[in-house]
Amino acid sequence: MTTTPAQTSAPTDEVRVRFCPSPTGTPHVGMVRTALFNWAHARHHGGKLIFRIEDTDAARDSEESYHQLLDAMRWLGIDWDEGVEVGGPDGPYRQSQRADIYQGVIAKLKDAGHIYESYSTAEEISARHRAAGGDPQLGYDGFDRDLTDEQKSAYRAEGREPTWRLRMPDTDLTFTDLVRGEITFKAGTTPDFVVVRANGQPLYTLVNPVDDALMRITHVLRGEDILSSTPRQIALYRALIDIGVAERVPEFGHLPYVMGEGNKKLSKRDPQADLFLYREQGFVPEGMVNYLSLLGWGYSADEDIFSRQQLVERFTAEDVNPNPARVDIKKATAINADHIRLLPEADLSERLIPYLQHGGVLGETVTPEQRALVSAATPLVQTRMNLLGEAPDLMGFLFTADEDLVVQDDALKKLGDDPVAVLERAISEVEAVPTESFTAAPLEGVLREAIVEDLGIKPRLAFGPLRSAISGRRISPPLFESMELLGKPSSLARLRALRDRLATAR
RNA sequence: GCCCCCAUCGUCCAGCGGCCUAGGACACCGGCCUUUCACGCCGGCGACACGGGUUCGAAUCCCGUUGGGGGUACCA
Repeated sequence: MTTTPAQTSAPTDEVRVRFCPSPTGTPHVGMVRTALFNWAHARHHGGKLIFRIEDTDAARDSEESYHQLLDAMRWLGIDWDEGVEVGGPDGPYRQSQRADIYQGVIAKLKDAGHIYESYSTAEEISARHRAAGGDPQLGYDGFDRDLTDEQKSAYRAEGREPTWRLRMPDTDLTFTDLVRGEITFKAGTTPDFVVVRANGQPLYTLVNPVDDALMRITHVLRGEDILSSTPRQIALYRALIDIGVAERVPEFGHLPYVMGEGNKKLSKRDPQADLFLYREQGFVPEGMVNYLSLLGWGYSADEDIFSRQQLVERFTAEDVNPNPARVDIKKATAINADHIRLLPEADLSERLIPYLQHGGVLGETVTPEQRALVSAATPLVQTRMNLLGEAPDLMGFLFTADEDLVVQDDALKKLGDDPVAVLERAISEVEAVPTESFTAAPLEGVLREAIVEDLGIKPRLAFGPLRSAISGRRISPPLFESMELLGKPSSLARLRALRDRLATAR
């Protein structure tokens, strides 16, 4: 067959990678890591990322899952050049819409004799192995490879419809894996496999390489779980090259597993696998991208906090480590915390708002005053949180009406010998501070002098009762800054409230 | 069973024949700073699975053992 080079034909040295998930369930971190590495590889080499959806399994695929996939990619900033939503020269990009394309390829494969009809049932195959004294579990034995027309007619007369199998070459199959080096599968260890069901529908085994070929994919970076199906794909590629559908066999790179605790692969049910759970808890995409990159790859010998841009600058598939990686929530959280600290204040305070709303600290509509308070409080909490979801707990007291402030039991303990006296003194000092200079530094100066110097109480005990009164907590953002944000009337009201409560209890 | 992959601190990553008395990060344990908590800083604990080769020299190369994992579908 003669192929007319398409106008859109890409330069032969262009790197073209793809991400091709099945839309089943919620996005899984292992899958997202695969998307990320493909993206980083494409961007590093100035190539293209193609985003295709493998929805050939109507029973398991869902539209909801498809939208979650888009959401996940966008959240993490993994953009694609061709594919669903954006289109491209090789569409459509959902396999459910490509049936005609596959039928055309199947016809050519049949004509060229690369695939043949097979009537053997699983039972018949194992029966033959048993009869030959072999393990009945053994795979397909090539029984139908050279069926005569008479034999085929006889099967059809029984009402049997054939599957179609690819004729595997009787040679070793070797390829150089981008992450693992040279890998050889011995001749005869991969049986002829089914590419078309008896009902005429193509299987993943056919459709995946066909689309990669048609989309001119140059590098296939995918999970280690399909490493063993690579020889089948290479054999199919050769057949596709022969019939003019493929230009070449792409390079393969098999990324290590992402594991949970112990030696279990992260299962879909595992909460650690659910990308959106990380987002709900307050992971920022920068932190997530950073952490995910560390699952099988390293930025440098002594740094592991980096930006998306830095990832792109350094990432190559060849540097990916072949051994499985385990998800470590603590490390992920620590990395996220670093990225939160790296955020400009204004950016962070904007990101905090949805979490404050979710935590009930802010309502559905946020007033300009509330927004201003969030901004002002942001520097107080930036080094104190690991996850954005901690914001309501950390900042809630600033948004609570004085009369609604709950002083936690914990905050009532270890307040020193005479917290009431401390509070009394603090109240009179604070009353004397003019409203216009009600800011952290003067407040600290005045209170320190009165309580620490004058009353001779150690700072630790001197400010404990005030902290409890102001924040309701034993642990809180810095005291004087908090008082400044609350303002004079509110600060005084809270100090008085705790004084009264403790005095009554005495 | 057969085929394939993997093997450095508890975990992740660095190391790709001499720079290694093995480096960084998280976690953990001390300490400093300090109005609490964090941040930051200083220090500590802690690994080349085992056995053979090759080499002047091996965490690095080869073989084997052991231990993990995956595949062996008319799923993807």
